Amino acid sequence: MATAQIAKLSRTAKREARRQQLIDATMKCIGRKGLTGMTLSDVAKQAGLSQGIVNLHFDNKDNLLRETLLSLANEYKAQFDRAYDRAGPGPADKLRALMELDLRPSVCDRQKLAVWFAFWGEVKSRPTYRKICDEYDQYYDDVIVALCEQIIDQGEYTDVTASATAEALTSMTDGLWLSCLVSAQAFDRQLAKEAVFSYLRSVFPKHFN
Amino acid sequence: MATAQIAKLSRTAKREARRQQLIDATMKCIGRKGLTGMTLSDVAKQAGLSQGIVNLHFDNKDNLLRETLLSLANEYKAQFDRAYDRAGPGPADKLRALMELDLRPSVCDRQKLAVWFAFWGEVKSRPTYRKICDEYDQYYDDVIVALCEQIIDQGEYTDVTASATAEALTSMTDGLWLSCLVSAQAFDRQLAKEAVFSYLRSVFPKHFN
DNA sequence: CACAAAAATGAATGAGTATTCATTCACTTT
DNA sequence: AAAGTGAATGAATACTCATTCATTTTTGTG
Repeated sequence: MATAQIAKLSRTAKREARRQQLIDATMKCIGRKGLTGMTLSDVAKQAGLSQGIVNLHFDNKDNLLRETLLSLANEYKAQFDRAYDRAGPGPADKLRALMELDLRPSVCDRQKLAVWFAFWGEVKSRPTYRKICDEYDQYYDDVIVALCEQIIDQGEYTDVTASATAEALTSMTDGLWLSCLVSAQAFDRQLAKEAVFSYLRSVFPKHFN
Repeated sequence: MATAQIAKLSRTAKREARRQQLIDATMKCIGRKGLTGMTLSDVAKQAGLSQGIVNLHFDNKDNLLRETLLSLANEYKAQFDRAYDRAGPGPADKLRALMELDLRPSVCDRQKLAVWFAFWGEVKSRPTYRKICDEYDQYYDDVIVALCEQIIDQGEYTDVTASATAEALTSMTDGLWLSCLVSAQAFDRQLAKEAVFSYLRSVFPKHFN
C-alpha cells in the first residue's frame, strides 16, 4: 500500500497498514537477498521509511520474520478456502480447484516461492517456523484426504487409499514449486498441470476424464 | 573422518580429508542453527579445530557454502548412479530403484534435508546455487524421462506422456521430502512409498503390479 | 487553534562475526 | 641433528547490522 493512501485511514487501520507494508517489503527483500542477506536497513529502504521503523512496529527482527511467515500462510489459506468454497459442489470439482490454485501464477511465482522456501530452509532449526508450517499443512491435508475419501466412495475405486493419494497430490504440488523456483527455463505451467491431472485421471478415471 | 585417522594420509589426501571434515561440520551446523544462524566459529568448533581454519582451507564463507552444496549434490548423484546401475536391467526396475532411493533413510532424513532446503531457500537470490541445483536436476530429469519413455514403449501405454509422468514423479519425491522435514509426526515412510508406488501402479499397471 | 499522544526519524551504540596474520607446531628432507 | 615446509592456532582487526533513543513531525481531540 502506498504511503499516500495510508494518510486517509484511521489510526489503528493505519498502524495495521504500516505493518503490512513492512511485511511486503520484507518479502521483496527475501526474494532479492535471501534470508541470510536481508537486513533491516534493506527492509526500511524498500518500504521508503527510516532506519528504526521495523523495531518500532515489530520490536525485533525475529518478530518481523515470524509475522511475515504468518502473513504468507494466512494469505494462502484465504485463497485455499475461497477456491474450495467457490468450486462446484462435488468433491472432484473441489479437488480440481485446489490443484489449479497451486499452479496459478499468483501462487506459483518465483518471488513468492522464494519466501516459502526461505522459511522451509530454516524449519529444522526454528521450531516456531516448523509449528506454523505444520499446523497449516495439517489443515490442508485433512481437507484433501476428506475429498479423496468422498471421491473413492462415489467411484467405488479399489486399490487406492485416500491418505496415500492425498499425500501424493500435496507432495506433487510442493515439488512442482521447487522446480518452478530452481529451473533455469521458464516454468512450464502446462506441463505441471498435465503432471497433476494425468495423475488424477489415472487414479480417479471416472471423475477426471 | 576422525582427526586420528587423518595423520596416516599423504599430504594431498590429508588436505582433502580436512576439507571434507569441515564440510561435514558445516552440514551439521546448518541443521542445528540454519543458514542464517551458522557462523564460522560454530563450524570450527564442530570440527574440533581453531577459529581461522575455514579461511585457511576455503578462503571465505561463501566458498565453504558453495563447496558444501557441491559435496551434497555429488554425494546424491553418486547414490543415484549407483542405484541405477545396480538395479535390474528393465526400465521399470531402474525406475523403482530410483524412487526407493529417495525414500531411503540415508537420503530422506531431517538432518540432510535441512541442508538441501537451506540451499533451496537461497536459490532465488544466489544464481550460483541455482545453477548447481538446476544442472543436477536436469540430469536426473533426463534419466527419468528416458526410463518413462522405455516403459511406455514396452507397455504400449496410451494417454500417458513421459515428460509429464517424470515431472510428477520427481516432484512427488521432492514434496515428500518437504513433508518429512516439516511434519511434527515421525515421517511415515510406508505411506510415502505407498503414495509413489500407487501412482506407478496406476499409470504403468503392466509394470508395477 | 492548541496541545497531548502517537508515529517516525536517523545518528549513535555495541554486540557479534568474518577475516587477517604473526607465531607455533609437526613432519619431511638434507 | 638442522633446516625447511605446510598446517594450524588464536588473538587482533575491521566491519556489519540489530537495536536504542533523543528529537522531530504528524495526527486527532477539546
